[in-house]
Amino acid sequence: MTTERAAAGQPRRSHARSNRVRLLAAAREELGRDPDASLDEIARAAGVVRRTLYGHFPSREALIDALATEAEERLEDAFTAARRPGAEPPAALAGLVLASWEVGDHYRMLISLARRRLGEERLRAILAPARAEAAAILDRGQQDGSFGTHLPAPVLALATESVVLALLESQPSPQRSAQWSDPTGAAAATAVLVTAGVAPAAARIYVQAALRTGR
Amino acid sequence: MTTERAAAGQPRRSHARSNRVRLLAAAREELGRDPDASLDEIARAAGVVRRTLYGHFPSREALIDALATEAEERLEDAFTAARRPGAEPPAALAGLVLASWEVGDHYRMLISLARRRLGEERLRAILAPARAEAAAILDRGQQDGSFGTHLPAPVLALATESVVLALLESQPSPQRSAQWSDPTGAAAATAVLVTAGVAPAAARIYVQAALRTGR
DNA sequence: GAGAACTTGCACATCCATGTGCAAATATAC
DNA sequence: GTATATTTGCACATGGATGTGCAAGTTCTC
Repeated sequence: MTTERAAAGQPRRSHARSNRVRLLAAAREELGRDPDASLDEIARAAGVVRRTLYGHFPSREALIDALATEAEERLEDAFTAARRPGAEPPAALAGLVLASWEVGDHYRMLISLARRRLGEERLRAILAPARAEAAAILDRGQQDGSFGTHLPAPVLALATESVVLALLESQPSPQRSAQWSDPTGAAAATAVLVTAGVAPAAARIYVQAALRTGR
Repeated sequence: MTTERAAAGQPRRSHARSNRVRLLAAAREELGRDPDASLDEIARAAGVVRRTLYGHFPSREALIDALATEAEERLEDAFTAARRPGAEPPAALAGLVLASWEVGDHYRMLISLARRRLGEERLRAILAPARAEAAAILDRGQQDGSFGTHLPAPVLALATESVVLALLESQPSPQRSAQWSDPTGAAAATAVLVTAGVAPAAARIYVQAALRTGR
């Protein structure tokens, strides 16, 4: 505590570094369970005293911000890895969903946090590029006839995003027992294509192809 | 305050009755803006002092509960009015969405409240009949071939519900300026049918028909 | 193994929301 | 018009969460 170097991104001692990671993980976990979880609960879940948390993150807001930054980076990584410039719109959209699935699952609690006062725009900013990219693909697909025009492209992007989020939230977790599960995101991707107006049978084929290309 | 009759459902003086209504309306409004809005903010928004709110609702929980009860009744009313036992599944589903649209718009803030500790199951209980009814229709439609089988019926119900909710939230409100609007819910109903696997063109026709039947 | 980084365990101050009590003022129903 | 339901404006108690200070451990790093 005397030398508050820990507040920066990189603590020097290894144990401190791992504590920082565990705090962030615990924050994801606890805030996912309850968006109003106290810092005490989070610290405790990380196997650390509350006072220690303040050594790493000066405030609750700073903690959440660090979480958001983490999610931002992962999402960006996943996207650039999945980007296929020349692909047909349905294939591109399927790839996008598949790529987002894992990281989205990891950080889904941020969505409920986003409804809060603090960080609303911040979180919106994180999702914005994703939605923009989806909207662009959807727009392209509406023009070449592969998607339906029952909704304007930006609204359609909203709808598909919500489907992904809803299916994410229905996934089994430590708290919620499993009714069904979709580890690869294939079902989610199919559902998104269908929502965009692709016939279910065709959608399934696109997703299968994207799955093969992906890994 | 001496005679706490106001805590019951029906205050005796007319002014008190209208205050109760205004408190509930303000609660909808303020909690929609911020799920953590304090009772003070709500009372103030209703043009009343905090102490008065306690005359009508003994606790924050009681207030939210009253709100939930209100929503429950309206939703139930809308549903029974829209129920068409013999209808084809797509027509039935379209009717369901159309019927839910208005009341859903009115009480959409309850959704974010539902993510909270208090009232989670309560709100889930309110939505449950709606989702169950949708799931039944979806199941029926999957069996007669009018819907896709890309997702199991209960999961599909989840997906369609999320689409409705997302489109609801994208509607213009006092806080959010309009990008598009769907006053009748026709676009939402169409989107739901498409999500269920109906081709966009066919979906539009079903919704038009349902709209005509509805009113 | 010595010094620094980090953790711990208190204690403490602060802020904010909730819920209650009471006396005085107001408005309504009859 | 008068009894009374209701509102108001305090004041106060409580509880919980946040954030800080400090002294004494631990443990990593070099």
